[in-house]
Amino acid sequence: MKPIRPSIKDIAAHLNVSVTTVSFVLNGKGPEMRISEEVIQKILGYAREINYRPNQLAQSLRTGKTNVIVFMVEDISNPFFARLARIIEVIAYQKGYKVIFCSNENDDRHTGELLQVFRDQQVTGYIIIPSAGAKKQIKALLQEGVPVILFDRYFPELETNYVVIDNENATYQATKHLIGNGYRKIGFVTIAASQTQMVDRLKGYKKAVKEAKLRSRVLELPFGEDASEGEEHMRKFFEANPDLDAVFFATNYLAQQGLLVMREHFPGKLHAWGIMSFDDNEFFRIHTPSISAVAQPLEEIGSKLMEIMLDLLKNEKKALHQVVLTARLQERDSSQQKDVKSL
Amino acid sequence: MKPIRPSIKDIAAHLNVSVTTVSFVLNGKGPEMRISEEVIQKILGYAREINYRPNQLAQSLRTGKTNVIVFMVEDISNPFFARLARIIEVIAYQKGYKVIFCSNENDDRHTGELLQVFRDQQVTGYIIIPSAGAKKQIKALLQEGVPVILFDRYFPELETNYVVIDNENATYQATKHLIGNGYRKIGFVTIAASQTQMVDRLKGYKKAVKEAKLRSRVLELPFGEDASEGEEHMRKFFEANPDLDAVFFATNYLAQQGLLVMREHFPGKLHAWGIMSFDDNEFFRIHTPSISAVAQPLEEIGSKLMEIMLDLLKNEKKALHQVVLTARLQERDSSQQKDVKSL
DNA sequence: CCGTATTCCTAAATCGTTTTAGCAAAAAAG
DNA sequence: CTTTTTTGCTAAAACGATTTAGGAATACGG
Repeated sequence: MKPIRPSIKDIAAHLNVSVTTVSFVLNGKGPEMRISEEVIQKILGYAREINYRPNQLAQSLRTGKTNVIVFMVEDISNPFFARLARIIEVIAYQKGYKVIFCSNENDDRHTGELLQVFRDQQVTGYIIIPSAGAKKQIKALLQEGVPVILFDRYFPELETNYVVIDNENATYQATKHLIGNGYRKIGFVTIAASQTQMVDRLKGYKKAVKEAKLRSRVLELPFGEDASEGEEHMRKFFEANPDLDAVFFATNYLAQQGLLVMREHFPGKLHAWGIMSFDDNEFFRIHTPSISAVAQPLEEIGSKLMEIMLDLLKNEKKALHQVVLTARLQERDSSQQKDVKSL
Repeated sequence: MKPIRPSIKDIAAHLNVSVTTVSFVLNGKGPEMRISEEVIQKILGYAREINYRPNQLAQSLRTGKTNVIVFMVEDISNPFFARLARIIEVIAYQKGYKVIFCSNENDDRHTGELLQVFRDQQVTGYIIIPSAGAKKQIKALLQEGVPVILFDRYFPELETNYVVIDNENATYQATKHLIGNGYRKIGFVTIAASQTQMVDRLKGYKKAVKEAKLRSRVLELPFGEDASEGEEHMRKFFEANPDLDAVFFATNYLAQQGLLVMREHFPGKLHAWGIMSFDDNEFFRIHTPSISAVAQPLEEIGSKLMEIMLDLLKNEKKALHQVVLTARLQERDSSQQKDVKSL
């Protein structure tokens, strides 16, 4: 019925050589082990002929390496992560690695549980967006000597590899862009989190606002709220600050919620306000007005992550890679000249 | 340095029993194998004490079961698939399965390559959106006796498990909804594909249009076009059909492209036309006007898929599961009364 | 012609499980 | 008191690879 896959043993038997020899040859150690060219060719030829492919389970069991990379994000259905996942996937498969995606829901316990599972799996490498309190778990992982790369955010106190973007500068520039276009009362909607990326974004906003001698107006949503609660908070915030003329959302889902609130409760402001979001999104182009955004360089992040991962996997002695990429400001309708817009 | 994980052998040694006994007990076969209650408790107790967890590689090598489920879609970064992935992920992890996601780009060769890789991995089950010409590969997979579930579309000639939605009826109803609201010149934008879901959607539209004695106006984009080509085609189509008063996009990315085209080239029509999309999207709510859509029951699809998968995995003798779910029409601004809107 | 190198290859252990076949002791049956 | 059955457990093979340690045959040096 099901065609039994040939094993190294079958090759050995068929060619009257030992399993050892076959293994050496197939792993390219033929010359090193002084297997004669003749035998090498014989083995390679036959292996190709019967389309031999090693049983990776057996290999992994023996070597302890599974060639599985875990890609852990907050929520794989978030378009930002999903697109990144796609990029990672392509590179990984090319290089012969498999990727397991998973969502930690930005929850420490969940992160821990997942990591536990993967440790049992003897996963080869980890690319992780850590939840706020996952420092301990990450530390434990590091101590095992497995390749770990954090991204989007990191723990400054931990000596880890990471790939992040220059959040502070990006928000700073984007805020300046709003200011430069005539907006003066710029609100900043973020979530109360101590994670580097959020802290830095807030910093960038505050810096720009302060430099321009404007008042900072920040709404910090409690961490872990659901969408409707967030929307309610935003509604109140907008209501309590009727003089706002622009708003900066610190993440794409905040922008999503915010736009909905504006649409439903403040339809007039949708076109009057300057709007800026962190993380670009295909729909920001389509929206009317189209929404300006700080666009993270997804391709670059993805390929950098994999480049580092491959390096860590290849080299026994592991270098420390800490990469900060710069984001690009995607200007669209919503952040253009205030005067023009309010016409 | 790294704490060696305890194996079944360690347990055996420590308790002065054989590996066999330990294995039996840990697999719940203690009673069946007449291991005394005393020994059973001793083993279970000690296993818990040292937090023993089996090496899954070894287990898989021995049993041939990897507990890995492949979830193959066109493009994991498509929000529809990404959200589904999230749902599948949750259920699978709960049940002790791992999920590998991958994108076949709706390309047969790519599908084949991926399946090849996974076959080598001895993946336990497959949930697949098959590319158009993947019938052969799917057939091969079926013949191996591995659990396979298709979804979103299927091959009628193949005796497979599948979960799909009633595409024809959904489009039919949605088109009728547009007609009921006063639209008479309804365009249908789809891609030229022979895959069941697209064929059925077109059928539903045609049926509704015919019943209402309206003219059918269909734009079939060539398969495999990129976004900008598609947009160009749509622009021409809209231009060539200036009398259109509504448009139905057969997938979410077509709607996305179409909205962009309308926004850039026919801004007036954005509010005048009736607009309907297949596959709902968070942003359709936010868009102005908000976009009506046929919403696929994601939760239901996801849990149905996993329910079937778990059944296939559990029962040796496999039943055939062919499930057709119904989609829900999400009415929004863009499909409301024509008269009201054109005010 | 003996000892040492070199060449080419292999036996066997190992990774951590599962599972088949069976053994020794105790209990039951005769 | 023997035979059979049952109880309670285990030895060892297997899954399919990698890797260590070493062996036989030939070549070489003196």
